[in-house]
Amino acid sequence: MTQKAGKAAYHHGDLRKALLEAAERELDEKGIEAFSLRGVAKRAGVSHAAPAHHFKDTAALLTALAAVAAERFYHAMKARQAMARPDPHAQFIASGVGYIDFAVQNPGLFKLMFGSERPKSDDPSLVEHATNGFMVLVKDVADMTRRNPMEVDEGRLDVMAAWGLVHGVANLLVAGRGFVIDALLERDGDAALERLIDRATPPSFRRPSK
Amino acid sequence: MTQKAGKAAYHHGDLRKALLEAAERELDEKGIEAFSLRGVAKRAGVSHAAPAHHFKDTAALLTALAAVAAERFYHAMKARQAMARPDPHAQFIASGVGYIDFAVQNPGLFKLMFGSERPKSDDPSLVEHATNGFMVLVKDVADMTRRNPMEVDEGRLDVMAAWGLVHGVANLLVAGRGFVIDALLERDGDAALERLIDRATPPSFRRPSK
DNA sequence: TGTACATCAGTGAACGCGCGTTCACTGATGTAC
DNA sequence: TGTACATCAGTGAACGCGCGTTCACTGATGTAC
Repeated sequence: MTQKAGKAAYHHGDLRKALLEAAERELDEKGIEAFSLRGVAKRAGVSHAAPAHHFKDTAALLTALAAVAAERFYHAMKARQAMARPDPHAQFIASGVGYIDFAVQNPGLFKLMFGSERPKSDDPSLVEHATNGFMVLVKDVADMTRRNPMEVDEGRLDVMAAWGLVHGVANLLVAGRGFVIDALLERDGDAALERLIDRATPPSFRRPSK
Repeated sequence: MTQKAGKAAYHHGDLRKALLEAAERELDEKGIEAFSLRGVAKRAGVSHAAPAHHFKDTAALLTALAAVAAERFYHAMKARQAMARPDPHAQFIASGVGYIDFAVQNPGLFKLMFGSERPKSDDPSLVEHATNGFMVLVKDVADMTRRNPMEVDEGRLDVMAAWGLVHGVANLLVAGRGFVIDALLERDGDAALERLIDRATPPSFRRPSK
């Protein structure tokens, strides 16, 4: 565990963590379609057989990375909300901006979470963090509409509308289809995303049912 | 060109078309990540070297398929609109349902168009059909807001909101994240999507600026 | 209609490549005494 | 503190595989006369 600083150690110190970081870079730069375990090992500066000591196989590495991504994704949304006004609509906008911004800042992780079937989607850690993220949006809708949206048809439509909006914008930006608002983002940054979500908010989120 | 029916012909007849159809099946069943040209040839019932006579390489095949997909995608939206009431909001809902339904019915093609970097995105045919599809949404927003949305910031936000909504819902359904409304879709079919888009329509689409 | 011949659209073998994974190994580290 | 030894975490060679692509070939088709 104690690694001599400045000396190339035979043992790495924390190769597991280094492999996850290397895998993230690999995803961002080569994309899921061209992702390879040997490429990850190369980025981490170890032989291509080294990862086997930390991950059973490639799917296990990608699953662990997806779980880390889901956790960071959740915290990115919560961090935005912590800095925003506490009223329900501002909280919704904050988590939405966090959702989209996370995707733009971490395109590889975002595509891994939502666009790939390689991570094992039933991994307990992945499920836990993904559920946390989903519940942020559900709570946003619940607070805006003052009911549990998952209990009624209209509420479910509201959740899907909220999720679809932020997920769609995130996907379009990540996929290089953001030309419609690229200039606005360039000029105004996150404020443009806030205006976008504000403008796109449907009436049912503003006029809560009794 | 004239192929004897019932007899295994040495020449295929229209292998190019058959390869595109086989590639679509390959995409739907194996996904982009596992797509292979040899798999396509096998599905089409020809040797793995045969495609080279019709497509320069794998990217060329995928590009041609993406162009076909974009054209069908456009026509799916237009067909929905032709059956809907002519008022702007009904037209928007119709094209949105067409967008989402196309994705659900053709997940492989949808992912190819929006989630892959393998098709050459500057292919003239692909660009043409993709632009046609985009313009449907722009026209929807233009008709609802009674202005050219691409000329003002707010209009661009409106276009992104409209596109993001339908694109996000489509993506979530295709990615197997549709659990929020799966039961509704099962019960009501496309009508559930109509209600979703109707409910998610922001005020700016209903109260056109002067 | 018949024949010679060019062209087209397939076949199947072969190539080199990068991949994931396995394996025997070895250097580094941690621990018992 | 020193030593023996077990365990851990790397290395590098090797495996078999499926891939895209190339190549010489050949059967089928179309055309000129």
